Amino acid sequence: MGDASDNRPEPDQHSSVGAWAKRYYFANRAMMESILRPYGLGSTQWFVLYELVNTGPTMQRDLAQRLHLERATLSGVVATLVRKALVEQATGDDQRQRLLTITDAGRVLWNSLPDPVEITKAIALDGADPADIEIAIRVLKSAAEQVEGHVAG
Amino acid sequence: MGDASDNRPEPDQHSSVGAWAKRYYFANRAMMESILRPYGLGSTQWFVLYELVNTGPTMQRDLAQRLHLERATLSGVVATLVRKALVEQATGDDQRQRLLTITDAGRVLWNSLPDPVEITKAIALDGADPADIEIAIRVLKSAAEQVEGHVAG
DNA sequence: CGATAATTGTCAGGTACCGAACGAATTGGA
DNA sequence: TCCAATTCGTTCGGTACCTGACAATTATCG
Repeated sequence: MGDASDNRPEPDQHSSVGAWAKRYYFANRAMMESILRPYGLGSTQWFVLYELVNTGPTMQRDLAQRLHLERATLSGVVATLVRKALVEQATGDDQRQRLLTITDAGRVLWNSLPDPVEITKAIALDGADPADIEIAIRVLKSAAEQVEGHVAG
Repeated sequence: MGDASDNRPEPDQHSSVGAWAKRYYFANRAMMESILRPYGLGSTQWFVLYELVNTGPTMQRDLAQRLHLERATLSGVVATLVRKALVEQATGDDQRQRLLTITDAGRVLWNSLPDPVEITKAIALDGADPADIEIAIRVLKSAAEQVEGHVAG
């Protein structure tokens, strides 16, 4: 098994908010993907279906904004979903834009799916003080926004 | 430009610790990479050099553990660094293992590099209450470990 | 109206991560 | 001693993210 005696003093970045945010993000994603693997879905693919189910047909550019993805990134995810026949990508009045709609097959699959976000969250935050969670969210939100502002600014 | 009136109630996952951890992680990485791009380095490549500079020659398997990367992932990163002649990958007594050492060229490059972690951290945590940061780290650490524990079972 | 600017999606190329499977080397046990 | 189990690195296939460049379309303004 694992050696539990990992108390060597690690360098600075290994004990920072950034390092733990990264580690939590990957742990989270790994668990979500292990839950979704039997259904042949990736985590971001799941988020796209979630939006289409709960918001209805959506313009691709709006979806990118909602999910905080670049156009190029979403383009690939959507292509995968279309190839699997779970999502339909239609052209509307404005011939540049694409309207995304979940297909019947997509809805059937969706209804058979567990909610990987809820499952993972329940495990992750089990025993955590709600007030601490609030503080953690505040710190992360402010940190993310300050860094994002610097790149765009 | 952007409409600043984005206060529509977003679904649960968009206001969770997980969502903000993800967003902070990517903002962080984007900034680190924009700092390192002029030097032709990626963020994980930088972490490898950091370890080799501050810890000295290291077995590849130990480095993987320290950086929390899978063997397969590190293998690719190391191959890139070797191709750039920044790192040397040598075989030792145990012919299965590889000893990694930074090259002279690697050290020269390293000495010309800014520290992207410090720069980004300074921006991210500017104005944050140190006590809140401690709490955020505690929450993230516990969340990451609980999720990791569940995958490993 | 027509040239120019902005928007939208896609592609190409790059980074970073994973799991599964493989081969070579080493270790351990019968 | 010798074979099975383990370790270590790599390769392969897949996901998710980015930037930069491009074509097509639509909007804007002289």
